Amino acid sequence: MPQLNGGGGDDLGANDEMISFKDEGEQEEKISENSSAERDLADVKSSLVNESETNQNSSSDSEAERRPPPRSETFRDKTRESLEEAAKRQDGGLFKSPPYPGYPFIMIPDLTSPYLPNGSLSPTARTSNKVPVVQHPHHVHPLTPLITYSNEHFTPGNPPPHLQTDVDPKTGIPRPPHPPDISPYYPLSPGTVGQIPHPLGWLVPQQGQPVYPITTGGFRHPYPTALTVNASMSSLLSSRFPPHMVPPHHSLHTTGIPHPAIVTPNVKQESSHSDISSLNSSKQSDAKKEEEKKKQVHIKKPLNAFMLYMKEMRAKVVAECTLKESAAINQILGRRVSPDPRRRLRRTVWKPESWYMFSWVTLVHLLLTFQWHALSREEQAKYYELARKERQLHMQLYPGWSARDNYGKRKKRKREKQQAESNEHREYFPNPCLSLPPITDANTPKKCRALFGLDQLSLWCKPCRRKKKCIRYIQGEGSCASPPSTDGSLLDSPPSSPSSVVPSPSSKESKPQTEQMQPLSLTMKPAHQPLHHPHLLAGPSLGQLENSAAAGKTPAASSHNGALERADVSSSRQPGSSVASSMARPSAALCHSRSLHPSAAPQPLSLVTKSIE
DNA sequence: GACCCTTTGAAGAGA
DNA sequence: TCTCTTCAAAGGGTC
Repeated sequence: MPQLNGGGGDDLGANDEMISFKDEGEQEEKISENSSAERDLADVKSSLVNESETNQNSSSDSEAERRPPPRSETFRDKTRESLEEAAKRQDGGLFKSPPYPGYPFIMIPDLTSPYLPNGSLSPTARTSNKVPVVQHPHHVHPLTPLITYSNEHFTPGNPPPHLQTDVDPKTGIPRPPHPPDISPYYPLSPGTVGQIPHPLGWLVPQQGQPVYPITTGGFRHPYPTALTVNASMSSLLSSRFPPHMVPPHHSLHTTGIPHPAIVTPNVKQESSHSDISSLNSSKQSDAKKEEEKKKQVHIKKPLNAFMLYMKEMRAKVVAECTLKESAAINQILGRRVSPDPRRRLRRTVWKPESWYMFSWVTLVHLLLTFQWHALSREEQAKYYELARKERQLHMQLYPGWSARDNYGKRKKRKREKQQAESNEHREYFPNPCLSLPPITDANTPKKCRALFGLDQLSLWCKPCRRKKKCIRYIQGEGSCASPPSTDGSLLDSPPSSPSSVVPSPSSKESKPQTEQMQPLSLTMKPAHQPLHHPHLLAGPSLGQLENSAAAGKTPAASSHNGALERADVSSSRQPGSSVASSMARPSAALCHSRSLHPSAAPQPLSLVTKSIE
């Protein structure tokens, strides 16, 4: 494992205390060894669903009665302990701090750094670039002293008014507040602004208002339900289905009532404003349009628990930082800390675009605060219950509807199939160069055009599609081509884990690439103003990467590629910065030399997406 | 403008 | 029964 010299005091920041943010793969390695814990988690989750199914109309009190004795630990606790154990095995005791759920290795920055917005640097403090921040979860909240750290994206010292600090009594970890009766983040159409009904208004028949108004938009219509929900539930439902459209819960209509899930290709979630404007048009034309729309009606799938959670929390995450990319936000919200290996193997493939830049404080805070898997049992149960009700209502409204009806309405992702095929090939023709696609025939390299033909253009590597030099052909010539980024090509598969270079004592066998460390990682953002603080980064096994590179273990270390040059533009030739690059993109560091630009120093204070391409 | 990314969960299809 | 695939939301990014 990482050649972390915890007390060496070398120029790589050996004094730095690292937190081992285990990636899924290694977590799963641990998990596989502790299958009982995994099963326990799975049982907990399934029991949540079961509870939701069985307790559909029960009050919270009765739920509490039927619920098994309170578990001594929440998901967060289990996650943390799981990661902690994995880290112990992995680092052989080098790591003194238990890991946090999330991501491979986070270097604790020197909070006194002058490069930090709130840093007040003392000269002596510089000798130790990082301070141990993460403590045992049972102790003081590790972020407590750091929470005042702020940057342009994250201002924990000034929690937004919507997010009150709610400290988990068990872990001392701030928890997001329970959904308010009215979430300020639920999208309100312009026409509905200022018309926010009482959150429980839908439970009470509203006089003078059509119970099932039919708007021209064809959705945002009443969502009949006989189910009882609490205030949080009602707020969630209201988010999806405006309260004034949610009928009294004793009024169950099952026929002919449009559902919010109904979407026509041309109109989406129209507001009441559009309703008003539609009144200006003639009735006849409206009738014709509606008929046309009915023909194009698209009944969407009901949202599952996680989708409901995401829908609610996304806005809060956005409020916490300036990150707006849904992909990144979704990672924060949903990345598994203790994933089911089978699920992750087939679906979690980290793209190079996933290397978002986070300040580590921001990342840790967001993970601890918003991660789905860090929710307590009760909190998750709430969303499972809501999702169950959604499905129930959906079934009542559209008895004949099948999820299959929507198949094919989105373009099928051929890339996944290509990826799978590529992986199969890789087993037979492993490519030594990072995660390059398989050399289908190493002895007779062919360009994509010759290999796949014009009719299979989608299988071509990206350079070929752009009429540039074929990377596969380059491979055939024996060089290690630069990865052309995504599109089912080179970097789609997670890069090699550092453990593949320096085998971990606990790693008994090579793991598939998808199980290797390639998480959401802390890296740096190129900035005009140099920020020579190498320890604001997080990433995998920096010392390991550095050592392997120094030992000449890096394959194809001399090959350059523009993508990596751009990706590493945040690096400098300073050891720390090059480390940063390695940490940020371990696989790249393993296979490619760094193009270092002294003028392009990292700026770790923003969340951006790196486009490798 | 279509599609991708990214997440979990539900559901359908096929082996 | 198990595995795989697709689709739900979301908005910036890519082509």
